[in-house]
Amino acid sequence: MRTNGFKNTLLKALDGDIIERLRLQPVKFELNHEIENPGDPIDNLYFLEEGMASMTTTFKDESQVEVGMFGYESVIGVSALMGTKKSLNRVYTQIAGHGYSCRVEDARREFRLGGYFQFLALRYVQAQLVQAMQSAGCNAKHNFEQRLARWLLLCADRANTDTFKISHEFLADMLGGRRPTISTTAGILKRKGLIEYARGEIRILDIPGLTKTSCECYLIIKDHLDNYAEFDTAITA
Amino acid sequence: MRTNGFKNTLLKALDGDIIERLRLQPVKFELNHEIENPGDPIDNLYFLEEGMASMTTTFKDESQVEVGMFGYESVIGVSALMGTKKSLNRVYTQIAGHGYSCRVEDARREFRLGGYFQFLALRYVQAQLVQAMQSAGCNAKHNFEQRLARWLLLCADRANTDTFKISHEFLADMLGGRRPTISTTAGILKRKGLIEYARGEIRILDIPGLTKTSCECYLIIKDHLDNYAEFDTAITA
DNA sequence: AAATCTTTGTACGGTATCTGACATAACCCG
DNA sequence: CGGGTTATGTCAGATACCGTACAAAGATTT
Repeated sequence: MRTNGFKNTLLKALDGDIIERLRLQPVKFELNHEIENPGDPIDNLYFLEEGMASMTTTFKDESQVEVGMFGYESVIGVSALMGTKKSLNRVYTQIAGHGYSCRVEDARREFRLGGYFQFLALRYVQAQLVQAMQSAGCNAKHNFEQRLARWLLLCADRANTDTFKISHEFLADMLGGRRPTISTTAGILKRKGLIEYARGEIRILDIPGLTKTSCECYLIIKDHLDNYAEFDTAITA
Repeated sequence: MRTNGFKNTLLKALDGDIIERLRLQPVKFELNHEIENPGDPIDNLYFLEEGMASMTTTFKDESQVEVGMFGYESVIGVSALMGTKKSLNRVYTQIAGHGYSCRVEDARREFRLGGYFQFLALRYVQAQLVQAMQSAGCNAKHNFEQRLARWLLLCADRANTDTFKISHEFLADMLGGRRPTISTTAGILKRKGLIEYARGEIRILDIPGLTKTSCECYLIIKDHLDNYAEFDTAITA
């Protein structure tokens, strides 16, 4: 296993010459930093190394719901490689962190070469598609306890930590529910000893327990986000 | 506007030499024909010309929910171009029709050329992603009346008809609800004069009315599925 | 230390949807 | 024509979640 020091799933898998051509710039992501906003031109791709960002869709009544989560496995703005010029959804930092930016022209040039970068970028888009589809089904069929457990686990995985700062208010937005509903649901998970929290600081205590409480959607999404860069799940050239 | 006789959005936009290289075969799709099944290798792509197919995700309790809809704009199996070898979800015909099949090797070869076929295929994947994300949000926030209206409109658009055969039982599966709930909700739309139906035969009577009853998600998804092949929304090379 | 803001707990009536059951009517088949 | 199947209508009790409101406690500012 070759290693080049990157934590980002995609960057980690790339050779030095490709990395060089991408002309990456280190970036810090503050809490609540808006990475993309609907209508804005996409000028940069971002490869997260640490932290977590959410993509949300905003409805006419101002309410929003999460439709995608980004962590160390992510490439934010890949849709620019799919022929999209302008951002369609809001993307913003939920857990501060850092990563790398890449000019979209550099990424497009590398993508057009049709090599390993293209291969991985497409695999990642596919993983994002699975995430969105599974979420669509999940949101239609599973209750808040299952979905909250799923969200907390995915978040912990993406951010690679068992403790993070998210208020019930934010969680309600992510899951498309009301704050009091989240408070009661989180209270249930707390009483079961699966998590603990206070004033926005959440700690996951029992991952296997939470996984059992959550629906199958967690493992399906996790599997795709964790393994999209693996050879055995892919067409080996 | 050049025209080559195809009704499929993607095929319609391709030049004769590309069409030739894809070595298309005409295919008929019977009602309830299983086009893909989870775990099956993807051997062919399918370009629908008429009819409608649904992609569903099946949960552990055997229930299923629709996560994608395919009509004359569709390429079924594009994920094979994204590096996926095996089908992840069930895809089956809801409205009988016909189209063209294409061996996956031929499609991959053409895709690797990096020309207009690749461009359109990627644009279509992006449209599918938008559909899945918007559905995820919609399923979390909107009620059955809105979502049923959305589904009926999208279905009518995909299949290019205002009359089609779908039972309440099937609709319940698509939307992730129960059959009696659909019956009451459909009854409301009927009493409002927006649709009429009997024993699985549904007819849409008032598209603007249904659109108003539905949520904004309908037009967002429709817009992307209708226009992914347009130049102005894309990066023009 | 007081005032203010943020976060969480909780309660309560209202609504949407579930669950399961039963009835009816249309259609299909022999 | 009669019996079985499929599609729909409907109902009633249970549950999940909404919508709103208010209180309490920790954090932050003055």
